[in-house]
Amino acid sequence: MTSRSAGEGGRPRLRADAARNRAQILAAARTAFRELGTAAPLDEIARRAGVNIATLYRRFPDRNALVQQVVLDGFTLVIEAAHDALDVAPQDPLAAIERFLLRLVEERDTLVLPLIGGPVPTAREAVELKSRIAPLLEELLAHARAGGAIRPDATHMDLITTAALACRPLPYLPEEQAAALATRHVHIFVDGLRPTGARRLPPSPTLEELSVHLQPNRS
Amino acid sequence: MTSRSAGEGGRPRLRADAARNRAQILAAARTAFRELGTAAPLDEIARRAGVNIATLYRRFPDRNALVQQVVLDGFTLVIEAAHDALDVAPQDPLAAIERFLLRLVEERDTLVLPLIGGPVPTAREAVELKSRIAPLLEELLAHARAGGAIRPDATHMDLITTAALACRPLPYLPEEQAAALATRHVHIFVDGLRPTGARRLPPSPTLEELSVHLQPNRS
Amino acid sequence: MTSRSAGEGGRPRLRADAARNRAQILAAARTAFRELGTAAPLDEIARRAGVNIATLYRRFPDRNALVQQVVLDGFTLVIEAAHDALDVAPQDPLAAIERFLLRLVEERDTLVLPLIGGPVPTAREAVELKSRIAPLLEELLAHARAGGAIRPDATHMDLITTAALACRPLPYLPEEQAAALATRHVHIFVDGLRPTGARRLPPSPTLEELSVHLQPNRS
Amino acid sequence: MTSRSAGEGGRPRLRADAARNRAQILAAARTAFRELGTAAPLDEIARRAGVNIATLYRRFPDRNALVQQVVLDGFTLVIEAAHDALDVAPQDPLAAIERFLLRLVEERDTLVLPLIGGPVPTAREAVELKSRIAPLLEELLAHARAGGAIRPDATHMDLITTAALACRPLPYLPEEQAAALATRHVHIFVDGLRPTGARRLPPSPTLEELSVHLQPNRS
DNA sequence: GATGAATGAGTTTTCATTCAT
DNA sequence: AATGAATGAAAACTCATTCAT
Repeated sequence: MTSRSAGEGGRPRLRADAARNRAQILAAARTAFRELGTAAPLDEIARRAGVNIATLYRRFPDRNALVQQVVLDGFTLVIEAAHDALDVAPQDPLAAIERFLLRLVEERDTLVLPLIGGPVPTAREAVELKSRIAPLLEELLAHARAGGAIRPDATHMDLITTAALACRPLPYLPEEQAAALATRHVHIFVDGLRPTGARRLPPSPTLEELSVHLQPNRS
Repeated sequence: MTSRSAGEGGRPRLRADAARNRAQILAAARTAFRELGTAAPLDEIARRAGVNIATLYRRFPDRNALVQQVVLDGFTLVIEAAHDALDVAPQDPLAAIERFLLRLVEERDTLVLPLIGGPVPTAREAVELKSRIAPLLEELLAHARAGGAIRPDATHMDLITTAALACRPLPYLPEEQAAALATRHVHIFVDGLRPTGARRLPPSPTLEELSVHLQPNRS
Repeated sequence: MTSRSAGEGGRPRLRADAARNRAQILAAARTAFRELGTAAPLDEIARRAGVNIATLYRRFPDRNALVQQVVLDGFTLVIEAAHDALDVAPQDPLAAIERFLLRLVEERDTLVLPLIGGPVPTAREAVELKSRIAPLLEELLAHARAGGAIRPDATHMDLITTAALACRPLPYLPEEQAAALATRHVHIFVDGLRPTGARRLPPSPTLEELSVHLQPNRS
Repeated sequence: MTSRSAGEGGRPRLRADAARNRAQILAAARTAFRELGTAAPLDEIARRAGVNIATLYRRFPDRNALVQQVVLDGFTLVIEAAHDALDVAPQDPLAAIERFLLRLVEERDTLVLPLIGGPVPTAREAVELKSRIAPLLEELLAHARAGGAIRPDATHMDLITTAALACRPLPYLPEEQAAALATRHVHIFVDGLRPTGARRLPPSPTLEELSVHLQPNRS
């Protein structure tokens, strides 16, 4: 998930052990964020990763750097899943949508932080990735609409919402059971996307229209 | 939500000012839990409630006592919503189910901690309330199944999962927008519950079968 | 121990229940001081006494008032024991000394705070009582010296030291066993007081010469 | 007192500065425990040691760890003193006993927590050390009994009791004066150990027979 | 006279962060 | 590049004290 190719990102290639440490830190961070939220103690993350806290700081200068990388890895996954779905969309567009959602549910431990309602991406790379998501999903929906496989009022936001909700960690439930429940939920939801007999939906904002708070809201 | 009648619970009735403080603490805790998770600083909760931290400790001897009361209030709400839905189930059982889910989305600020995947209820009272939920929801589904208004393979777990997911806080999103998205999501989901053309669902555990961890899982 | 006669002390006689509370508070304080030191939490003392903390404050305006009363009760006991010993001193002066020491060991739960090395008495009453102790003990020793029953270099300070040490609480030992060990210790010590074959003692200060610190020493 | 040799204890050798801090913390703890009891504020101990409170916590994860090390250092001292005394026991066994007791009185600031009646040793190392004490003292007494230098009914418990009592801190008395009084007390006690004219002692438990409470007793 | 309640000021404990090795 | 160590600052929790009932 965390591409570390030297040329592109501009960061120097890491020594092998350093790269391993970095990957372990990110894995530990994802687990910790899922269980304890993004405020999870950094030394706890270091401990789970089996590295010293100072090593974590060397790789990620502050908590936000770590959070942003997790966000970015999540976006990368979503885009990959969307591309995969698009590949099969021509054959069965509704199945493609379901495939997209279930792929995310399967890899929900990478999607710890929700697409919406999660930390706002600030890293240039993450912002760029995020902006690609809505068009991809609209493309996916276009296939389905064209074939009349889907109710016309469903939007990319509904897919994003569903991905965000179905992948939310349920910290006190074993991963396996949480995934099973989320899978059933997605099944029913996708059935609800079919056009037959569907009731009118209330209006939906687009991803861009969503106002996001830089701080968790204090409503 | 938090009924403090003297006779039943066994706790002595609180003085009026103390009862007010207690309610404010719980309200502040719900908000803080939604924004920051159940690890939210207790002194922040006290500050929001406008009481001294020691007052919070007098009412709730530790963080878990507070969490448990929030859990319990959530269960109480779910049961109320289920009863309300049952009242209208004879007329339109599918509408009753939607009414149940939307009522919870509306009062999502009381349902901060999810029915499943949230802190395990340990207080006797909470355990008892929780055990009443599944039967009520099955009763609700029975109405719908009897009228053929619903696919036969949907279970109370699907309603619980949906309630849990649709009410999860999306901390960086304004409440209003989060509620709008959740509402759309519930609409589509409920449409997916209709029997026509529904595909087979994978098997579902019951609420009782769910294994829960006393600690957030370390999968 | 705590005489509450109205006339003498100047304090108004207490209502019966108040007097009972006062006695319970003092008993609880002695136990708590023995186990936890004089810094024992006042609300813990109140709890053990079965009264509300505010009731404790009504009787004893601050911690020192409580400590001073315990000190005073200790002095009262020492004086009583000395008088008792003097009564039998003419017959067997060494036995009288031993009787004095063993009486204190027996009532060590009243002598929680040591004669020396304990909180400095500040209440007028306590200061006055304390000043009576050395003369009484010297009188006791005089009997013994006169009969040649005791080494001539032993002083009242040796008795006070022994009383102080032998009554020190040993918090992790059951009272009974602590008393048994202290009793043996006193036996041997008193045997050491006999004149035959005794070696020279290093010089001793008098009770008055002892410099005491108002704060526990920071040597 | 606190030997930190790497090989034996199993703990990795500390960096030089860390070892210095550790020693200062222990010294400060002993002083504080003597003056304020084992409930002395840990931040006060850190302040006296000249280190940050978090440094104290890094070395000693909780109060008990600190208490246990002080207990252990006390046992180490007692064993050293007993060995020293055994060295000279053949020449003058009674003098050797006195030397043992006076050595402890001299180093009473290391023996802050009493051998008996103090916190129960739980650390494996401390338990082991403690079990060596009684045999050493019996050996010491054996010399004296063999030479008829001592009453036959005195046991190792009497030495332990005396060491425990004579070293108890007398917080409101300057160290020097407390030591002077304790020294005299030991003198007389040792004279009481001589066989001539000694009266019968009441029975004594052994160190092993002593029942100890894991909590300070609530008699 | 007694108590439930509240609070300000500690004390304990944890955490983020930096530094020296 | 990695780690042991240290620390300031925050958060958890306790305690002494006062007030209103």
